[in-house]
Amino acid sequence: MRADARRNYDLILAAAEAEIAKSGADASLEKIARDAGVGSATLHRHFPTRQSLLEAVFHDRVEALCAEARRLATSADHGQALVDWLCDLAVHGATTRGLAESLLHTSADSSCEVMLREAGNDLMRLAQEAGAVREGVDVDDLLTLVTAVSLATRDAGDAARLAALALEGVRPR
Amino acid sequence: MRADARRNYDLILAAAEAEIAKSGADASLEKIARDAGVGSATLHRHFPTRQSLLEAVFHDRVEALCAEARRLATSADHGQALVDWLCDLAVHGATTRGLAESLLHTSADSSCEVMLREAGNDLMRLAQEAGAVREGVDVDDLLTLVTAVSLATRDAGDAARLAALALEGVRPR
DNA sequence: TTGCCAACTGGGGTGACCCTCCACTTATGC
DNA sequence: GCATAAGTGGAGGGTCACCCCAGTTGGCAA
Repeated sequence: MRADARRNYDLILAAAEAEIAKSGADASLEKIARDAGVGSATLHRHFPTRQSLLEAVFHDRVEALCAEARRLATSADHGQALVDWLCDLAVHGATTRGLAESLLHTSADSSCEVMLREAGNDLMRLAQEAGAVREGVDVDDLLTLVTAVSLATRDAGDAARLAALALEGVRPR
Repeated sequence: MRADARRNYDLILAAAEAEIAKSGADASLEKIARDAGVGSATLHRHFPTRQSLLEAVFHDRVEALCAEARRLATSADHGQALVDWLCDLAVHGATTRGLAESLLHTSADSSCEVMLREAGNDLMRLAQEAGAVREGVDVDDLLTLVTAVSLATRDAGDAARLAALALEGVRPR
């Protein structure tokens, strides 16, 4: 990648971060390009789809969430770790504008999706081995549920409360 | 209302129903006007906001859901009635394109929102009297949760399964 | 039946958006 | 330095929501 291309890529990403934080996942791509000081064609070459831009913007945050999952995996109560991580995910999704929408409209080959599913899977396996998860519940169900809660709330407190309520059914009777 | 205005109103509503069923809540208002055979200004006069058009389109369906709530209120197990109705709501929201989005972005004075909250409240009160609802759970939480599940699923089976899972926490320990 | 007028209409304008093409510029390897 | 491939952005086409306003028409009163 040429140095000027790299510079523009970074400028676009920074502008996108600011604009998406302000206006959410359907922020204007033209405004992002304008703020970055590049033409809209340049934005579209670096990020052919809106989704690809969203992925790039949220990549760091998703990585941090995965790191948190690895940290929680070392805790004693694996059932609690799974629920805690999912609640954390709900809160981040609700308060980080655009993140939840981005995760909802994601496709199976998206890197964010893959990273989160793997992190979730690891915690899930541990929790299942500890007998802390009901039969018939899989990790996709839980991620969908948590994404759903994120979508429907804007407030961290609401997200945490609703996620905890929704995840009550995870534990066996 | 003049006869021609009434006729146009009905034409727009019919076109909107078809188009929203095909393209969801963010269907093109211009296409709806075109299909209805009226100018876009006429559509905007009858329905000043997208939300007002969505409300009109989904009014009948919401009314049917409220009727279902009244029917369920006469059943023996009030706790089960509440959960059944909420699952039903989740399935309708997931399978009726645009309904869930419409309910999410609703304001407090929307007629659909008011109708559903009242219906939910009635079932909730009965369930609470029967001791079938955990402390600290209110009807808004449940409606938000169910709307969230609707948003995140497209398939009736998925919606029902996730709603049932999410509502597991409603019952007292 | 006729004529009036308020209610109603829709074409067209404005500004915003997404996305693509293509003539131009520039960084980089030789 | 220079050739050239990589990179650029302005302009333009198509779509959209929304609004203005000159023209039309339904319904009522005389």
